[in-house]
Amino acid sequence: MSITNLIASHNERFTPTDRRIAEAVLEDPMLLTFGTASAVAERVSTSSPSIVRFATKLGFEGFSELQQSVREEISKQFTSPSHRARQQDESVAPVQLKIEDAVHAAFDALTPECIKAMALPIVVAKNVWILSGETSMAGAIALASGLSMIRPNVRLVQEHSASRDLCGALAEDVAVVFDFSRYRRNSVIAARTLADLDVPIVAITDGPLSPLSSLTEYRCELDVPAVGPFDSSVPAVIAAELLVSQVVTELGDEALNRIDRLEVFWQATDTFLVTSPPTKP
Amino acid sequence: MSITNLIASHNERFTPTDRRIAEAVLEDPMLLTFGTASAVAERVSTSSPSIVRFATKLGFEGFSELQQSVREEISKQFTSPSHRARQQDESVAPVQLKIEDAVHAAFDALTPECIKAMALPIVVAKNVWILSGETSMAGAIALASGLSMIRPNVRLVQEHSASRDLCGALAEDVAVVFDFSRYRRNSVIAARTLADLDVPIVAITDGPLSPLSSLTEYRCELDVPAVGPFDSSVPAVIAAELLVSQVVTELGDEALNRIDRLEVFWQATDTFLVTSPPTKP
DNA sequence: ATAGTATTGTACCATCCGTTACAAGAGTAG
DNA sequence: CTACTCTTGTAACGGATGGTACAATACTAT
Repeated sequence: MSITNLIASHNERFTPTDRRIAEAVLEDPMLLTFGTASAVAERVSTSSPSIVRFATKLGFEGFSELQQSVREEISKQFTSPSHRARQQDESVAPVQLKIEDAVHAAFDALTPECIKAMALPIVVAKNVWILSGETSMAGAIALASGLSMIRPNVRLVQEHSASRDLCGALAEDVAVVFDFSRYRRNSVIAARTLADLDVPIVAITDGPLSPLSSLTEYRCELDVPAVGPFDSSVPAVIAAELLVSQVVTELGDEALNRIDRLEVFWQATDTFLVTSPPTKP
Repeated sequence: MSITNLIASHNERFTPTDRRIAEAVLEDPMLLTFGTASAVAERVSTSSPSIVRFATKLGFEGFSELQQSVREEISKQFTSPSHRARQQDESVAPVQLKIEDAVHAAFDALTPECIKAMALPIVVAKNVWILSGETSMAGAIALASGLSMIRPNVRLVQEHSASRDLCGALAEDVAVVFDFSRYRRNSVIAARTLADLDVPIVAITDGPLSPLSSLTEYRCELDVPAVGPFDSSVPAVIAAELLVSQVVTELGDEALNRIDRLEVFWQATDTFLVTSPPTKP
């Protein structure tokens, strides 16, 4: 059993110090492999006995035995051919390259100006309506989730209730539409209808040929790579997150206050499990 | 200069014992890396001072310094580039770099073995229940969307109806849980309850310290970068998409048939706007 | 408020390590 | 054979390490 799994299986019996030790050890495995117990202790600002106790809690006789276990683990990885294979084997990763390329391309397309332009109508809108096709649903969710934390009146429009929801949309609002390549009829028609009603449209889509592109100048054009038989929604998610980030910047205190109030609710309703202490020094 | 080269360049000034030491050290590098001077001495049937002299002859101050040199050599090979980048780049890196780093790190973590291991219970499961926290919702959506196209009985569990949905979960099913850093109480407790009911758990989370990690060995550990005030869901989405891709591979024709039937429905209901020519060869 | 528990740090000890000083031995030239 | 050098092992030392006992502290529940 690897040291990582071992830590995972014991992490519920950890004291706060144990947790700090675990974090440090996982972050820098060499510390445990080569260092002394005192060195680990100093790294996490605690005493060596705590390190020893940590080791015993993991089922070892003491620190030495834990260290030996880690060393054996490393030894095996080092003598086995799989490590060397992983080291220099860039061939079995076409998907990785495609996605990383797409991510890079997305940032090329999402220039600060582009993001600012798209953020503008969202900042001033009374209501934000978010529409999405299938492959870009993850992006829509990311946007809806992020935006609704920093401003009111953000609605993710579900397909089955689109008309009911959207019939209230006005020119002071904004509609953010995600859709790619095989454009979903519903999304596009809804967007077109909204545009006809003078509702500003922000389009996250895939090129000038998209039916969404003709509806608005607030848009970005992304390439979507294929992962297996389906299209990746990673670029859409990135666009959504950058957009949220920009809107936060422009809303300023208004957004921050809302986050604060949200935090109060989270605390009051005990939404989160453990508020682990921030690891920043 | 590597230790091998160092030995080669000094091999003319070696005494017979030095030569034996050199042979042993080259044959089993771990001996020098982890062992003590006495251990090396015993291995070559000599005394520890000879080991020290060997080290000094190589230009080091003593055995300790030689060993440290070897350890540093190993450390460099072992620390992944993304990890190293993170190590020395704790400043306010631009969002692009942070996300690109995170994407790279995600692929480091999501090894083929890891993906295969996580896909396995999903392939054989009767029902797939997908749970998620807030920041990882986009990943959950991506998974739910992708999986439901290639196999039946995939349900995204909404928070307000979690208990109602999950009370039907059985040991033949699988629960895929997304959650990160500030773990949502609901998700974690639901996952724990399912685990107690012997429902296999697949966890997409952020490290061995996650409360989800102790529930299952089918899991991956991702780093989530911050974008503005919130955490990015890009790594979670990548994990979801790779997972879908792997399940497609393992289901084989079963998945492809379902995609075909889905396509028939799409055609019949005129779901898409322009039937652009399919890009599949 | 208080008793009890859990957690963490301090002080100390036995051990082992690397190093060094020194002596014993091997080989060699005269 | 002798004197010299080179090589190697033994013995001892200073230092640092991991481990343990114990006390102080924080926290919890009654």
